[in-house]
Amino acid sequence: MTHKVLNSPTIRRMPSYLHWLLRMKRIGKKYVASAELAEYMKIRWIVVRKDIALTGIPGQRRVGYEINALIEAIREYLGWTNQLRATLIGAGSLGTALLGYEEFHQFGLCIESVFDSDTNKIGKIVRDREILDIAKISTVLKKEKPEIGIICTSAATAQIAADQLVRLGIRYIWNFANVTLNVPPDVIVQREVIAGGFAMLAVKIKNDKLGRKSDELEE
Amino acid sequence: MTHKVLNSPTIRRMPSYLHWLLRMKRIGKKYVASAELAEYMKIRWIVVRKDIALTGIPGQRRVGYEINALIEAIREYLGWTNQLRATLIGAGSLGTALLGYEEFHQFGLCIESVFDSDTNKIGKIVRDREILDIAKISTVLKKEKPEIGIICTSAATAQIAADQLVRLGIRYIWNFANVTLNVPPDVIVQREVIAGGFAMLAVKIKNDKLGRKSDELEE
DNA sequence: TAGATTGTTAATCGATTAACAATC
DNA sequence: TAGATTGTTAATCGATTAACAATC
Repeated sequence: MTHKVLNSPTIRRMPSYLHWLLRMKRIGKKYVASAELAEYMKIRWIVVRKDIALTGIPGQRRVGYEINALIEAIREYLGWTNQLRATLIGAGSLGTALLGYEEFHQFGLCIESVFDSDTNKIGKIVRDREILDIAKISTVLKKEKPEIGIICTSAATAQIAADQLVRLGIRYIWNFANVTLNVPPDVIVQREVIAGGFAMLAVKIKNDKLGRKSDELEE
Repeated sequence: MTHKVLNSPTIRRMPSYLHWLLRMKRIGKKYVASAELAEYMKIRWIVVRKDIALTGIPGQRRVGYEINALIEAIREYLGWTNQLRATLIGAGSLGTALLGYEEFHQFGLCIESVFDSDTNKIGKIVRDREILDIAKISTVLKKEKPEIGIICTSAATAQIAADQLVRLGIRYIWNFANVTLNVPPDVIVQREVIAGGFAMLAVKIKNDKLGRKSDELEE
């Protein structure tokens, strides 16, 4: 057990850089300076430069980094050069939100199919995709098995969904359900914990309030 | 600019510990060992112990940690002892998903009101709450101003929403929109970047594929 | 007692920050 | 040239890991 937890902040920042770069490319810009990315991200420019250095592409002194080259380098770094195909389990509000996330397409993620167990939902269309019956998942996906399974079910049914995905031979799971999944050791799970973000905010708030209190004392 | 980015993994793990502890408490358990939490979280037990040590509560050798005490200590650590009141801007699928997140209540987050600008949505009920007209936000919130504003609008309108919140005097923002918000320096923003999680997964996949390739070579 | 579990201290690792060099 | 920007190296900081002590 006890997987090594890789939590590199650099990796998490990359999509935000990419977002800005794609925007700049769209308006016809050719070069970007690290200070500009830093300003956008509200982080120090040295952080940006260190991150970019990891992608291996050089900049031009006094000019900055070539946007096209940087976009490609980041895509390479993240393994986003080839399209990654995914299936979504759970067409609730969170699943629907993910389907509507347009940038995924540019990021190399293609959500090809959507499954749910709710008979009220099966057959309906969300974001231009028909919700399919989870009971039929193995027949539907047999021909063209996606690499990634995205779990947006309730916590109660997430493990069942994971078992189904694993049985189909899907080895990469992006888990938004609020549970730790039990999977074979060769299956890779990326878990999103929404409450983790709230914990971060709460601690910032706590520190802010303490800081203000001590400010008052100093006055 | 250039806020110090606090990204303590410990803070992000705390809600997951809490989740397990609350579950154990519900089934009547009194003590928990660090190895048990580690097993649940799929991390090393030493990490759990170090995290718990930060909360300041001692365990009992050979027994573990008292669940009630640990729950309180974690709540204290995260500043979740008092209820934090919030308003939600944007009743799309992501906003709806957040409203349905039941654990928030236990975590001290109370989403009191929901606003949207879409006339098709205003007046409708989502998750037992009426969607209010964003144009009326200042009158509605005047009496009882929440501390936190949660932004779940499109990227295009998130800045407008943030400006409105700031004008109302709300200084803590939880931003799910895919933009960097410009706010006065005394306003604290916690931004969630969904694509960041996908970047993590993609890098894990990339490494996994490389590893398998090298396995093949070794054979 | 032996074994299970927490507690403590030191070592390691990785990310951030600082300082200064290089050069277009 | 002077200034803007990247490049490089070292220092610092914080999180993880390891090793062993303490004790119920």
